Amino acid sequence: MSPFFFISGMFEHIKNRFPFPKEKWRKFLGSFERMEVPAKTLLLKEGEISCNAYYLEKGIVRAWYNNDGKDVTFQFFLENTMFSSLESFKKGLPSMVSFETIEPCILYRISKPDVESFLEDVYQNPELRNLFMDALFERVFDYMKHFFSFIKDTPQQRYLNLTKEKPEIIKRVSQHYIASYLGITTVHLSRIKSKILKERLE
Amino acid sequence: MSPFFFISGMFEHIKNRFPFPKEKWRKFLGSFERMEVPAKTLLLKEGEISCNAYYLEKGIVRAWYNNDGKDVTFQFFLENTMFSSLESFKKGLPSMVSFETIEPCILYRISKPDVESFLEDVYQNPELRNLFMDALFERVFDYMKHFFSFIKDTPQQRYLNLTKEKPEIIKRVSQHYIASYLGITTVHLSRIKSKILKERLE
DNA sequence: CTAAACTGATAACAAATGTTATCGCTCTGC
DNA sequence: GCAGAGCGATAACATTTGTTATCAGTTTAG
Repeated sequence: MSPFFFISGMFEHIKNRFPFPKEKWRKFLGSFERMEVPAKTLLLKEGEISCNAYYLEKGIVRAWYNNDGKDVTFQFFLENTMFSSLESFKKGLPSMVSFETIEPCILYRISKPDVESFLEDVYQNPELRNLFMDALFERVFDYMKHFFSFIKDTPQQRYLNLTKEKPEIIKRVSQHYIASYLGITTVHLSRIKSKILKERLE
Repeated sequence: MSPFFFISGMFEHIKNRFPFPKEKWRKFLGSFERMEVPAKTLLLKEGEISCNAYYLEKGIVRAWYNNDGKDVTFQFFLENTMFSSLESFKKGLPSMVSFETIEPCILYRISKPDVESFLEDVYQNPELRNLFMDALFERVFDYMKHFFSFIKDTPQQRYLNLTKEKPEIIKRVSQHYIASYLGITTVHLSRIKSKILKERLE
């Protein structure tokens, strides 16, 4: 989650809508490096310092951390989103989390200095700045909602929410990643699915 | 959680450190209205639109929402923090959550227009703007960490974390609020406490 | 001061979830 | 095509957590 993660999916939207000087857009877009990588590629390893943010054009990436030897997935990134290890990227600290491709991916990588110089320009433009701030707030709201769902919903409800809100993930991601994302075991997820099936047949 | 919630506790710090024009500080500080209220005062009710942010000088406030008739506390505010129903305050939407005092409180209330005009000035000053942005990111990191703890920790570990990180809350807040904050029942919290006691005696 | 409300502990039982193991099925590398 | 790995379903059993009820100590309203 780089600062750019906050404008996830708004990338083209912003580019088309705002009267940002063309040379600046060209310079910014030119600072991305295209990458094609296979599935299960580790983009950032826990403990490393994140020097890059990524834009995901094609494929799926997951963010995970190690919990007493157990691999806990806490976020998925689908097409047209930006991500990086936000805290590591922003503060230059070792990352607490790892990033790994789930499918073969097409990525665009941008370095921290290039992001920072672009952000300086963003701040100078009140319209862009407000858009960026709004996106940042949206990110906070998202975390709050996701967090609320963990407090108030049962694993079954969380699974149903996920099928509604991000059906792509259910289709394309294997069950053990989804189970750890939901905070349960694969066995329990399997039980939930069969329970839901039975209820629908009745 | 108003935008000012993000500079929680940094209020005096900012005021003393930054060369913000004195008239602007005076105008800003003058726009706060002092309030003294008893315990169990509802400051904002679910469904209302939040027009104010608060600075808490003395006492404890909790944020909670209604989940199928059950009162779920998800955040506590201690002395020297700012809070409001962030999403409602920022977007002018009905609040999903309520705010209530737990102890008798001394509060300072500020209206949305006053906050907004102050923020415009903040954005003009690069130092203040960066400070504000950093605080906003810190808020995101906080939510992430709190969220991680729900995925990876057992209720007992979450309770132990809370005793370490916010011992004031354990001391001053009654058990049913703490239990709902931890995502468990009061009975289970009681069991956890007696289990920890036994382990320490062995 | 007193009755009622509130709080926290505990017990007995019920429901949810985890652990371990087994069994097909599919995919992948060779 | 085949062997082995990976995946998802399921069963049996263990552990955790919730539900309901009771009780004693404390606080609060009148």
